Amino acid sequence: MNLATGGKAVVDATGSLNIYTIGPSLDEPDDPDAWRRLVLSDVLARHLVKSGAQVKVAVGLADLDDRTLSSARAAGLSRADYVAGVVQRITKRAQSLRLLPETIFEPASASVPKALDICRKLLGKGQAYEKLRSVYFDVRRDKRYGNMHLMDMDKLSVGKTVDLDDYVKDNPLDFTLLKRATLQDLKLGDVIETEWGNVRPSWFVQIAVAGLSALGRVDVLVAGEDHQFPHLENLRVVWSAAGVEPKAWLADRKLAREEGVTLDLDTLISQTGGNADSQTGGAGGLRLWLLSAAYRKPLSASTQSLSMWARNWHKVQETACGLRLALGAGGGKDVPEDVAQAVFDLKAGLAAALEDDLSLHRYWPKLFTFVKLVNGWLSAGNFPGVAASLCLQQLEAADAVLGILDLSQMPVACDCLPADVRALVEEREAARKAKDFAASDSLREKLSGCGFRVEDTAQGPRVYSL
RNA sequence: GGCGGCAUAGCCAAGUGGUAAGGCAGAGGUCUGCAAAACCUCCAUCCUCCGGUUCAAAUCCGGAUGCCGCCUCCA
Repeated sequence: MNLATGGKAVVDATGSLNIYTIGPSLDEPDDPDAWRRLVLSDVLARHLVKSGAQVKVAVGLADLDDRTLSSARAAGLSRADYVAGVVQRITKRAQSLRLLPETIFEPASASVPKALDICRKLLGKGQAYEKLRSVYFDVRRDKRYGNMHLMDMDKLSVGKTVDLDDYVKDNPLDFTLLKRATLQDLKLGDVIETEWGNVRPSWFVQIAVAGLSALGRVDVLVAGEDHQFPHLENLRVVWSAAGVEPKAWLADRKLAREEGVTLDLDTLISQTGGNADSQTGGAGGLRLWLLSAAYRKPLSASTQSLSMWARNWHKVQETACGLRLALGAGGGKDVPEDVAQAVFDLKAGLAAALEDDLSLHRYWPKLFTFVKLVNGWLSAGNFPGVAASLCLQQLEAADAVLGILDLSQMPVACDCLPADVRALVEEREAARKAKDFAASDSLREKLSGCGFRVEDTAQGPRVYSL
């Protein structure tokens, strides 16, 4: 795993590990860049869980910042109401993107006293100062500030684009811990009364403190490209005041946006969403796409790229469906050697990719090779049930980490169908055999009315519930 | 202006010294009532450009060009 400080960090997966991710800004809860890193950290968490670690995952939400406040005001809601709505939306999204259900979404507003404690501590140590009713951190009082290899502090071009006279900081690099509230904040009650006046905690303090509240200790921080400087340094400083020192910092890149492509998540879901009948299939496709490229490289959001991954998702899903239906097949007790080899390669490929800096992009070719082999065997017929079972098992084991398959969209085995539906399917097969295609098509319609979709394959009809 | 990153086919993309993975799109074929798939074959003598190091470079070094992020509030 890569450390933002330069090299690789080896994370010990035998103990307990807390993973903390910077969540989307509450004025833009659907930000695909944020969801890319949430899905990445989810894969990391699932992988560590599988390796035997005790993992806690939390996502920090800054709900006291200017962006949230102005969004709430634009929506005509109180801050609390607005935040409650957005957090609910984020939780729902997390569910649809299959983040681990135990993922904690922690709003900063729940930890205001803790924020104030940390500020008092920093002031007490002389690392922070108050000026005109705001509290700032003095970066010159932290020897390590700027050591994260993110930025050469001596070469920063400070004040290049901003008039320094606008600030009351002692040093333009100093960052805000507590910001004095505006008159409007005061009117709307969006302030915290303190010994320094009416303030709001800065984004850094909010994110830092939400992490502490949710996890107690942060071991791995997952941030975005644009958080690298100064945000990571600032978080480090605040956490360090609370005695917390993350072991690894990782930052993913942003999307490479193409003009004219809508990056609204719901649109993306429908674009990566498999067939039109599928109501929920798109989330898996979206998740696959979000994981498709190396996290330290930009993710292409072009239409072509999106449809490519939609097809890829479909392919994997279809193979899982095919395997599921082949489970019942006979064909001996032994798994053919080439099948065992393919299963082994798939397993080894995933392990290698995950161990080496979560490089899932190197796993996909292995997965596609596997899918192609399996499809070949399936369409050749007489694929032994034990072999199908082994393949499906491995595919599902991989999916425990990847979370891309849609198990609710699996075909239903004939003997599991309701009797009336089963009768319709059989009737349709008979019609097809008799080449009565008008009857066959109308039965397809009828089945769709009952909530089932039929696909014909060489091995017989495949029935999906809608 | 400074710092950092990236540049591989129509598109996405792997590949850090030994002669270009994989996918999408495209072409041809098999299968096919429809629909949806699947399978087989083909598709970069070359990795932005110019120099250099080396027996050997997409890979290392120098330079050029282009794109992206940060250097400032929000945070």
